[in-house]
Amino acid sequence: MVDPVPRDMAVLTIGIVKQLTGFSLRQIRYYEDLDLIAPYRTQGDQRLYSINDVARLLHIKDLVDQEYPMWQIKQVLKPPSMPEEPKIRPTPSEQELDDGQLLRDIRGSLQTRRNPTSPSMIEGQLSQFFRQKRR
DNA sequence: GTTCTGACA
DNA sequence: TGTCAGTA
Repeated sequence: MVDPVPRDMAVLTIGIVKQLTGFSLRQIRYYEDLDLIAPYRTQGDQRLYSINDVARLLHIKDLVDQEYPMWQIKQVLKPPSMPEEPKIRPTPSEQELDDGQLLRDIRGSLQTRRNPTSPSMIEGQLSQFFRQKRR
């Protein structure tokens, strides 16, 4: 990391996040209810997610895919942003991700999932996002 | 067209 | 969790 990349800058709509994570809109909102994520809200009450949120969702995705019960997932990703030391460690990847890993993670989830929509579109947006941040 | 909330199955 | 409704 060269400069302080504002990965916490909310710029992604729920639609993008949906494609990025593979979660349904229903699930994304549900996890918000569980306080697993706290997207920014625009005047029109529209949710805007940050790269951090996506990383968080991706983390949840891992756990969900591994069929971890919600109560356990909630314990791992308790507060929307405070990295509190979890009592249990379901996955070995609880540490923070650097930009490189994050991007790989996101791309990986896209390639693995093969979204019927257009992954290239999202990747383009992501690339652009990171490009702007680094400049 | 996209997203939001609430609600029902 | 999916989906439908009525909005913004």
